[in-house]
Amino acid sequence: MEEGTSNSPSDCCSTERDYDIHQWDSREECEVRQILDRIADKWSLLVIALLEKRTLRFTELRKSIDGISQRMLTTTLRQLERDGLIERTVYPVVPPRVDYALTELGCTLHETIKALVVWTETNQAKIISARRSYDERASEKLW
Amino acid sequence: MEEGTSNSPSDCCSTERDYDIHQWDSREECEVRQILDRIADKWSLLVIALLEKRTLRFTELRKSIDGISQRMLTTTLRQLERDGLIERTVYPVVPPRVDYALTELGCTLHETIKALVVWTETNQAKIISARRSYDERASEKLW
DNA sequence: AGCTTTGGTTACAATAGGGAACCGAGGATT
DNA sequence: AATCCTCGGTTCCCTATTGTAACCAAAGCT
Repeated sequence: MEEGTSNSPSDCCSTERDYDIHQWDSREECEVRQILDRIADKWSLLVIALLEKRTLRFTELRKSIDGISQRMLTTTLRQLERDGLIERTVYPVVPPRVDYALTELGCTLHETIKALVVWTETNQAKIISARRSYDERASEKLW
Repeated sequence: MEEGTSNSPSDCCSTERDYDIHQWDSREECEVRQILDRIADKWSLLVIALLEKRTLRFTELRKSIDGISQRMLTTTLRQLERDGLIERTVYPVVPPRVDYALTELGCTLHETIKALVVWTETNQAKIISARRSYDERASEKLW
């Protein structure tokens, strides 16, 4: 028996468009969840953001995303290709040359990713100070 | 010696705002990368999206996000709290009651997250068909 | 007295990710 | 002509993150 689950809604947000929340219920059935999982991967985000500028080769991507391993870059690129977000072009030359470019679908996704990155850049100071004060409060309580 | 890295830029995208890409170079130094990593976590996204509707209790969140473990929900909520995106309110009653709500900062983030979710819902059919054709092509080549 | 409920924590198993070495094909170097 | 180099991977192995399950406290209900 639930004693009052209908609490005061957070009043700083306006619920403009009512996109389905209960859709995320089932892990296997919900395709939106699956696709979000892929997009919400840190490497995918970076790759898409980089490819918006121009077509890049494998090694160019690897240099631009410091910290990514060759294996993870390969995996990420394959997944993005499978999802139709990027296009892989192989030139049968030696040494091999492989170009990666955003597809049209990938470009539309990039628009929203860009918003995310811009948000992060805009609000990073707030987040950093929030972390600092949280850590301070935590260490006070510990005492 | 690079033989022509200045390729034809992907012409389906317009480079409106020139947000820095080389910032992502160094893993430790770049705070934007760190913050993006947190946001681009699948559980965080879902929690923020759910909390936009209204304040929720721990168990309500757990029920809404099918597949999340109690441990991961706790971890995710703590991280979001530390980043100043959600607010945790404990009522000293028995059984315990803990409410989670988006902060104002969290609400601004939600705007862009919503765009991402809407994009996913809009384009899921395209992605699913892209995956299907990719898998078909892959199995052909395997033969 | 014992079971239930909420919101966790802890210990342990599974899985995903990172590091480094290797590979293949041909062109350049010695 | 044997070796080295480049690019774009793949493979193996080990660590780090995630998931699973069990446990906990504290009061209420039966």
